[in-house]
Amino acid sequence: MFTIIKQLNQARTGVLEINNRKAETPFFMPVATKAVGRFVTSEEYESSNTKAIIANAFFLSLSPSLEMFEKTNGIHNFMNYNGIIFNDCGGFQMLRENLLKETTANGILLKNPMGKDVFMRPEKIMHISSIIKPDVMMALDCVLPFGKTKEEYQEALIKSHKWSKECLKYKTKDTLLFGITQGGTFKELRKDSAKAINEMNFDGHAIGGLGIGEPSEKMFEMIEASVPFLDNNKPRYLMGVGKPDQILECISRGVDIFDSIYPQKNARHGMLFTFNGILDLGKSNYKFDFTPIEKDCQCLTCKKYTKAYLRYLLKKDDAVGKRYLTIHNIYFMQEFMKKIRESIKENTFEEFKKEFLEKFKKIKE
RNA sequence: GCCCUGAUAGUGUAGUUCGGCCUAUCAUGUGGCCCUGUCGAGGCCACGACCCGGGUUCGAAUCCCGGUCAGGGCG
Repeated sequence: MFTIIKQLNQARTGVLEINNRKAETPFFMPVATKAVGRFVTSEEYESSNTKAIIANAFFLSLSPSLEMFEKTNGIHNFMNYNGIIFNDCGGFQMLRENLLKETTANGILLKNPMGKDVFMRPEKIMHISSIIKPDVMMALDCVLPFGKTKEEYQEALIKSHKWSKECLKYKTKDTLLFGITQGGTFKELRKDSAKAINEMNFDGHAIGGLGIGEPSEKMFEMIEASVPFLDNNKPRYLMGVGKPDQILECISRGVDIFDSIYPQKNARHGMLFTFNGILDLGKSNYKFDFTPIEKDCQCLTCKKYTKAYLRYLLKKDDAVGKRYLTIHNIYFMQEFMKKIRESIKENTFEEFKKEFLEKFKKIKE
């Protein structure tokens, strides 16, 4: 299931294998909340070397119904994507003020933008999971925004741990179940949570509730407070983090898996990632720049289109432009992760990290 | 030559009827900041204009006169 191939200090590279699907770690998962990436197809995910994506149980359960997953025997066939599919539990939607109605001891009441409110509780999300049949299901957690008091995080932890334990009761054979640690921005709570979740014997461990507005340094501290208590032989997943510089820092602190909408959302808004820095395609000096976003990039976008054309599409606010820009950033992320894995294998991770961080700032010209 | 119509940021415009709520609207543009387990094809900030001259008035983008320019009509 999870095999570590090589470890350099805390950074490691390995393989996550489930249901005959494989992904080398560390890997980055683009998001496909509703069984589709915004503006990109399953095929484009596959052709950009994306070996894993993450969907969302809450949104998938809404409308029209779960029947389509029953009829196709699961999400892979339904969306015709054959990589690993994670399924998020809906806990993160607690952060959306317009979705959260209330939290009780037993679960979360979420507003359904299209109908009746939905009460997300462990048994329910596990039932949804048994129909969607992802490769990895995330246990239900209780997420609070950044900036709450220690007491509030503590209280949320009790719920998180209770719900996590309950999810384990409904675990199915073909789906791995990952538990999510919480604890806000308090080291002691992070440690308590990591210990508690680790003891429950999940297939993998996630660190949640980060990347929601706290300073990067705080995030790193929280990871350092959690990782020592999470079984070294199980995959560690930092939920929601997608800034390349943060990913590097977190890998060197022992994280294996990431997901985020960040590269996709930024792409749509004209911020393109390259190995020389972040390029802001909205700037007027690209108006007549008939070269690709990144010279040696092998993505569909860079092979076929120029900055001038893509900028034009961006300014037109055209969906086709958003699609091509998204494809580039996804491809970049996969290349980035590949280089990281290679550098760990070749003992050059620290050098790669240093060199990358020096270059990875906004391109000014 | 005469008559009519119009002139507001780089661009396109709102406001002009009936002067004051205009330190002038909106969009776009340009520049900056932001986006982290996606309800949302996004958010915030800055820059930037009343064609020129005179008059009436407490007060003019707005009314009057002259000029310039543009479009249309008549010779």
